[in-house]
Amino acid sequence: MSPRKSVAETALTRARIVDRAFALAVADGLEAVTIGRLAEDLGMSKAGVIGPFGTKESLQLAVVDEAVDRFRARVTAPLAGATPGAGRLARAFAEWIAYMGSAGHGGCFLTSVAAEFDGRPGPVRDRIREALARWNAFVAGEIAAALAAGELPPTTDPDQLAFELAGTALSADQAIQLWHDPLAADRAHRAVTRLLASPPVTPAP
Amino acid sequence: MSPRKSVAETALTRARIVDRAFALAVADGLEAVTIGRLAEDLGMSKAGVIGPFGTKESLQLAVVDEAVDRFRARVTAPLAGATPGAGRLARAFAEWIAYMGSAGHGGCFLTSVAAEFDGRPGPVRDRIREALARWNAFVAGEIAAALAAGELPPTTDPDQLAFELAGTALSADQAIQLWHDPLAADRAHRAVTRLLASPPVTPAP
DNA sequence: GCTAATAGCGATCGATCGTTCGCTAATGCT
DNA sequence: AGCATTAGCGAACGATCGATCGCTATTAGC
Repeated sequence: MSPRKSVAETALTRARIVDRAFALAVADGLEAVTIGRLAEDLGMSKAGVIGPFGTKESLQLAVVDEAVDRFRARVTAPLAGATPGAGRLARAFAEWIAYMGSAGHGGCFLTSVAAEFDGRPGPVRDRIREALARWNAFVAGEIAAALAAGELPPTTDPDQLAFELAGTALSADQAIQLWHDPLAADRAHRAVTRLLASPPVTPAP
Repeated sequence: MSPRKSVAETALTRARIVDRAFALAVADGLEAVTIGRLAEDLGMSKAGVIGPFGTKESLQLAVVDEAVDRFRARVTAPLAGATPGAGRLARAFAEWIAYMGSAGHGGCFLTSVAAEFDGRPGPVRDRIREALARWNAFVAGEIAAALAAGELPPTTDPDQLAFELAGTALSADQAIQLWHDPLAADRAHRAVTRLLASPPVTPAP
């Protein structure tokens, strides 16, 4: 139908495939994304789908990278200019929670796929772990900045605060994906606000 | 090899299959449990594996039921005699968190399989939703009892408290499954204690 | 306008999926 | 002891999985 479209067009085809694969993965999980199903959905042959990637695992990695890019574009990037600390951390979680509820996304894709692959060693799981580790490092950095700026009491336990903030997001994710709870975002927002206003303290030694 | 073992023996074979399927599902997810793999692991033929169930979906339902039974035996049943309220609720979460960390269980199987099936309509998803709904109802009941007994301040927002308690468990689950964090159980315990000691209040109208 | 390069198709591969058959062989009942 | 019952085997089924071929048809470069 459309052979030899120049290098730019090649990249466009790749993007088209990744985009569709991402949508399918959001709905049914990354492992449920099949070459044949993608080919049918895109009106292509299976060879045309797998061609630009060579391997299904490589396609899966591309989908994970796409998810990371979208997360960053929506959550992290808009806050690049703000000063680190409690304010930026609260805004980051607000963006994340809003992103979970946006159309087509039943919850956070990276969270779901992390649960899906945590028992299957390989490059895909490693890539997901790296992405989540970067997010955790960001949160830890913001907490440290907030402590240094005196926005959090000096008795704050940073790791415990990060643990409970993560739980808030995970609870919102489950409420959205499993129960379609329209109040989930509001509840998560209140929990984050409360956690930053009176964070957990280090236990007495 | 061992035909005609009486009805009791038939049930035993069924239990053997479910037990193995449960172990495989805990490790790799429910969808990764395959008839051929089960047959190989158990030293049986594929027909012998699927025979007692008739259908793979029926086998999946049996695995979900098994998970529910184990959860109940480990978490809910031991507290049947205790009086409802904050104390029993705290103990229930303590049991749950301990169960997550027990050998062979990377986290809570029902939580994982809920995330795995939340986008796939069908009897399996329905069964999981029912189980989680029962747990949520239990938590709500305990919170109501605690409120009635004056163990929680009257300003407590019950749904918000349940939301944040759930988040605590989910965070522990992720910390255990994805990061193998040995401190996860301790962090979750501290979070639960703190939530019950100073629960979120209903927002000013 | 001719030629070299290549994106994507159509066909096919072996493996594995869930499921369905007889059939065998061991058992419970009379 | 003989018979009816049945748990489980071995083999096969159609479908689909990911992957690998030539081959075609279009385009870029000269």
